[in-house]
Amino acid sequence: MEAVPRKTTIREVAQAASVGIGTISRVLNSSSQVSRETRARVLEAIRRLGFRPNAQARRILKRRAEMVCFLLSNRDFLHPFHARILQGVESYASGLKQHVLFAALHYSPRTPPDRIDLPPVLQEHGLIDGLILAGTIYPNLLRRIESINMPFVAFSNNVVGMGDEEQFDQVGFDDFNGTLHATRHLIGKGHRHIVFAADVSYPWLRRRFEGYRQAMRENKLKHALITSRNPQSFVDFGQKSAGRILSRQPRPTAAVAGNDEIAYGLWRSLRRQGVKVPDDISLVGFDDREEAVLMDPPLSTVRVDKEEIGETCMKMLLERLHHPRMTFSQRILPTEFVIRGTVRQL
Amino acid sequence: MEAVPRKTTIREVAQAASVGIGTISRVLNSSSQVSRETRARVLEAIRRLGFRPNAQARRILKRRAEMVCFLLSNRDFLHPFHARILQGVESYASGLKQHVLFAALHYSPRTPPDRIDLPPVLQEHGLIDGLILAGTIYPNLLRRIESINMPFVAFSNNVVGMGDEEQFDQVGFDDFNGTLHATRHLIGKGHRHIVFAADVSYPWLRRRFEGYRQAMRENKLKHALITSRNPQSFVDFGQKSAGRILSRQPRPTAAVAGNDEIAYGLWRSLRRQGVKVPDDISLVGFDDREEAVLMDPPLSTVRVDKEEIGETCMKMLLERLHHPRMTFSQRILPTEFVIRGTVRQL
DNA sequence: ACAACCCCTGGAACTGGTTCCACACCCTAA
DNA sequence: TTAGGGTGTGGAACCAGTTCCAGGGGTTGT
Repeated sequence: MEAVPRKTTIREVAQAASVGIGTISRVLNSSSQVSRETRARVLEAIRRLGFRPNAQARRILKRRAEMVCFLLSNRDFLHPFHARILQGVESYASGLKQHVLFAALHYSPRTPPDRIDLPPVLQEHGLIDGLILAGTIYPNLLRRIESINMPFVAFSNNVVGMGDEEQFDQVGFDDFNGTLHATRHLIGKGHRHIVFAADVSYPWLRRRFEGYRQAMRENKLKHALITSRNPQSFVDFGQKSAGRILSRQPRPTAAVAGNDEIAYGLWRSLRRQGVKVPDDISLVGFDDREEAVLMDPPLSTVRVDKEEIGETCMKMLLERLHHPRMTFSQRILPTEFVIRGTVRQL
Repeated sequence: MEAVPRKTTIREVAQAASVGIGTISRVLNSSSQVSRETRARVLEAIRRLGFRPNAQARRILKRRAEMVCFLLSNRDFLHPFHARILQGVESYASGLKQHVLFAALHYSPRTPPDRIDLPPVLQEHGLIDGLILAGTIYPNLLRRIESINMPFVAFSNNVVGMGDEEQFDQVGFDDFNGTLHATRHLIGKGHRHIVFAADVSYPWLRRRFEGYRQAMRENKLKHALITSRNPQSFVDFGQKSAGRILSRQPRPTAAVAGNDEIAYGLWRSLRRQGVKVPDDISLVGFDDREEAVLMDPPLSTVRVDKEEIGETCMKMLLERLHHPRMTFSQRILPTEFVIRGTVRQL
């Protein structure tokens, strides 16, 4: 590897400005104790030499990397949903001169904590100050992260198999109230036979189901859960659910899908069978993905502000870094029901 | 800010293992010259003390950050397309123990280079070794990057307004041959009246148009370019183009869309007007976005391997870092036409 | 006139690794 | 027996910043 050309150092700048090295450092950190003329002379020398301070050297003394890692686990692709969270993290971070590292991790839920092979960033130390966990999070991963004493905040909606006694910083959004409001909206439009389609073995879909059930119960309506066997994907799950919905007696007038992908699969399969949305059956989704507006008619769904999730994660992580002993906190961000074109007044 | 607890250092490990600090360093860097017993003693001490070397300290000596930045410019959101490129970069990088920083930048094409406000990562020095540029790239940005002597590789498909004399490392995919093959496929299926829909003021769409035109010319067919006024988005562009296509005499039997979003807009608008794809009109797209398979019927399109682009960018950047004086290189990755359901045999 | 104080400033010491030189030690060959 | 070579090891010097302490010089108070 060729030698990297040496860059200007603080000592050269000190020489050029005829001051001591301490003074340069004081100017750089804008600590007050520098006279106006000296500061001007130093700044001029910095400009003339094109000096840019070496970040590593500062970090080693400050014991702060000013960098956090966004760790996406068990996703074979950076979905728009998580991509937006990442952008929320980055935009908030860069405003505070913090940097964001992106890393991916694949592990099995059953791999014991000490066997989980962490990405290179987490093997060294001093590289990052903290971690934002996104993607599917199983207890073993948390154990592993805790074992290296790395402060972290988790995006909690995709946390799986965690007991209530688990304590860590987390940010999530309100699954329960999301479907609660969506379902109330349907009921308000005169719907009585409403089904819910999702695989409720996922904790977050289970919470959405509970929100739906709550709305049904408070209106003394019967709830019905639609599932399907061996789906290839959420879209496929939706497609396979369509038949099951149509075969119910009496035929439901509306369906609440566990997420937008299921809603999409449902919509597509219904349309193929000549069932019109929303004329024959109303449909609502959850997540407000990019594709929701592209559907025809555009999907009424529960909006989640993904940038805000990212921003909140970053904010919480910084608080944790400033106050390591602070008690753990949990933030649930509100959701919003977005009315588009897939719900009909009965 | 609370003090960060001091971590174990190499000197403490040396003490614990009763060896010199140099030996610890040699063990860490697995440079051969250490006897088996000493190495074992050192490793044991490392394990016992839970020692993890400080990354910053090494970097300062090595003059290598082992970190690159993926800079996304002028995108208000990390699109799946670029998200995949990022993942390609990350997966290749992490295999080589390199880290990837994510940063976003917004600038106007007309902002003079010295006025472009670079993200924090690029203001310090020593933080990253190089840069991967994605998003829309105007000459002024390149000028700015060059002014801070930061090695970079650009994802070149979205480069705008660059003269041929511009020299820099770039990775892109083959717009021209992509549509050339797609159009040939249509012609092979018996189509003669084929239109191309896109705003060719974008250089990459212009190249795709040229590919289409080449295929038409070599078959002595007349080409036709469809554009639309003041589109809100590519999807909208497609929607607005549908009418213009249908009003042509004779009516085209196939359309090549500049990208999948235009294809989607076209498809949606055609379907609303009762024109069936592919029965009444065949359609091909470009990019193979996630949504392409979700369309009904799934869209035949030109596939671009986004992960491979990311991987190649990273590979090329590392070469540049190893050989700073190497002449600039340009890689054009091949595309592949994916046959799905939107092309009909005439 | 001298002490007390504040404002600036210089530079040694430090951070936690890597590098390199000196040297101890052992083995082999002359 | 001694020179020569290779292997293994210790630790000083170094990297490029920050921190902190010691002082210089001016101003004010007595």
